[in-house]
Amino acid sequence: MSTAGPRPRRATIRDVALEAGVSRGTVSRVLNGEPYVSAQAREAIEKAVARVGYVPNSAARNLATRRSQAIGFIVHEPHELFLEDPNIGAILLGANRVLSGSDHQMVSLVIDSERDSRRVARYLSGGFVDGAVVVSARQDDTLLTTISRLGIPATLVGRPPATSRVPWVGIDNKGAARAITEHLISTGRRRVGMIAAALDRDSGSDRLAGFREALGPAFDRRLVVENQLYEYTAGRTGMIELLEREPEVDGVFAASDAIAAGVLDALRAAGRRVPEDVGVVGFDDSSWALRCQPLLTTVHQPARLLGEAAAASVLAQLRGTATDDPAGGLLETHVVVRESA
Amino acid sequence: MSTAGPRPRRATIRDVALEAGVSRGTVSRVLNGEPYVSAQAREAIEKAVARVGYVPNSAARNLATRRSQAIGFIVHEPHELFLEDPNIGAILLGANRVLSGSDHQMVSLVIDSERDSRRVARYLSGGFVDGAVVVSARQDDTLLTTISRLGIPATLVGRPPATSRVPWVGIDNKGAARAITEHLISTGRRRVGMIAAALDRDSGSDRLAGFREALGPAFDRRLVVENQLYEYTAGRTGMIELLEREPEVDGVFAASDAIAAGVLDALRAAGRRVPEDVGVVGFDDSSWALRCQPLLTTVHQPARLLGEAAAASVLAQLRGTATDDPAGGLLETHVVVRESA
DNA sequence: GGGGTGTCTGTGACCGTTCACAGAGAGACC
DNA sequence: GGTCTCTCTGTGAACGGTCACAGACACCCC
Repeated sequence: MSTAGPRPRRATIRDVALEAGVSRGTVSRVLNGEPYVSAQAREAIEKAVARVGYVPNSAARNLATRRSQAIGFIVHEPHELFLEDPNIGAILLGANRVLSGSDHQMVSLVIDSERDSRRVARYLSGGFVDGAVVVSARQDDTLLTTISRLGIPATLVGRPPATSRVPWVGIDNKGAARAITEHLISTGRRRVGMIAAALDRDSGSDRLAGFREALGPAFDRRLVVENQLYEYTAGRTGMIELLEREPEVDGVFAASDAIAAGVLDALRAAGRRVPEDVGVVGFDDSSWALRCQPLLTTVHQPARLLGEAAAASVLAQLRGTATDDPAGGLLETHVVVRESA
Repeated sequence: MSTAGPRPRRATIRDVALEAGVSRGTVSRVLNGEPYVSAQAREAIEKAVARVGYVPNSAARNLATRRSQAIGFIVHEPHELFLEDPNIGAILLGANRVLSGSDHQMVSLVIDSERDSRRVARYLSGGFVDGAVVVSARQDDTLLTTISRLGIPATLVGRPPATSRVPWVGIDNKGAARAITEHLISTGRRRVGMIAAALDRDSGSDRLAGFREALGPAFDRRLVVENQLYEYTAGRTGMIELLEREPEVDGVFAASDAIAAGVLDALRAAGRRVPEDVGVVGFDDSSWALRCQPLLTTVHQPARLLGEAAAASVLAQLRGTATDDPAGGLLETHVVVRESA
């Protein structure tokens, strides 16, 4: 039985005041870095804080200020993908970095079912978070309407539906997809296909649009295999399907690196050499790209920066210093040429 | 400027009491499921809660009860690995499941530097968490002494140093390593090596010990390549090193699936066929195992269950219902035979 | 000297819960 | 009918901060 005895009572702001010979109010002012405190009082309080080992009680502060000092990090993906997709992880780390730097706690909320969706909505309306970063919202997401109804400061990662006025950060998926496809074509490929995914989201549909634009009249709908998710197995089965539809295919644009990894394995199993027989390009430049054999040519997406930008945007909204430009955060991408095309 | 106007005041316990025609105390009792409330009052209150849309204010509750309703999930690994290692992710999901089921918020704390270590220690002593799940603590971790000094209920994932009295859950790494090595030998391998890792942790050193035990007198220290971390690149470079030391090697035990994936790629690059020329086995049965070509023979480790068991153990300590058996949670593993050996 | 302005400090009320205590009523038992 | 127990309810005082307000003091200017 290690029921940890009666924990020692922690020092409060009153103890500090007593120790420093001032009032609670003055201590509070020092703690919050407010002006109008004499240097003498400030010094005495700082010493007292150290002496009594004072640590602020966040519950009390949150109660008094009616804030939670927490920001929700909402991911609308299956739990499994949350782990498998290094992109989401990188966005999370970036956001966490900015938030912990400004004394906010990040709370991750994964939506994987209708039930989760309600749970998160309740969480948001319960005032447990002061704001939210939303990753990979669907085009028709009810979450977005919930958020704007509650008036919770939020920033999306990825472009929201045109009707929405929620701020967002993102990349130019269409332009980047066009660029990488053009690179693929420039290596002399004639029959180019695509393993697409997540067409219900801006990233998925924009990447397909960019692919289509790059090919122009040569575009052939038959050579596009569609999938639900950006995942390895989708790449594997998708490539098998594509080879069946068009055995002559000599170039493939995979909508993500994870998909590309699956494509490479399927091609190897089918006895095709990469890049000699078939050129393959991906999207993300995540850790998958360097795990592949051959190393993957792909689009570099600054996932960590996206997370940082999104978090910074939420904080700016909280402080009321947000600019009015919702797309202020369109970050740069570039093609990274390695071995696979 | 979307500074979100004055948010509507949320309903409090007083509003519910007024609406139901009872006192605050009675409402509080119903909310906390206490006995000694008449069926009539209970019903009236439940209806009132729904009518006014009441959601409890956790800050106020935490202040009054002097609890935080939060459990720390402490990972002592580099940020990068936190993402790359599907095992940690699975443990996290398991823990999160149990915790959110009992109304606790999970707070992830990643320790990646000395500075982080201090930050986490401050966080723990600040009363921000009621308990902690600690993953992959090092044998000499100062965190463990901090925790036992503060008397915070905690449970480790993985066996702690013998001197520690902290409860833990884990698997029999040594026995499992011996079993998978024996399987490898049973496929007729003569020169068997190991790519080891994380020898400063129980999991790493126990897996090496099990390997050694299985080989008996045939054990050859030269055929063990040591690494810092359980990661893909360690497998790749480690295998290259092993082939240099012993070109005749025909069996490899990789200390994790991620390492095994690196081993497979290095072998492919060296022109060796798996399993014909070399048999390869891993450890974890994580998502890596199914991504490999050929599919990996490995030890199934119930990572998700470990997370659940650890979280449950912390909750039991909080409720004071913990059993006194610190190793009550030794979970089962088994060998999964696929294609690589 | 009177009035204004700017700096600094203390006090009481409040944030929304829980908890201990007191007390009301009902029934059981002698 | 008195006492005892059991069930149920209301009340006031915390919990540990923040915030608005009032007031003290110093200084400057007319």
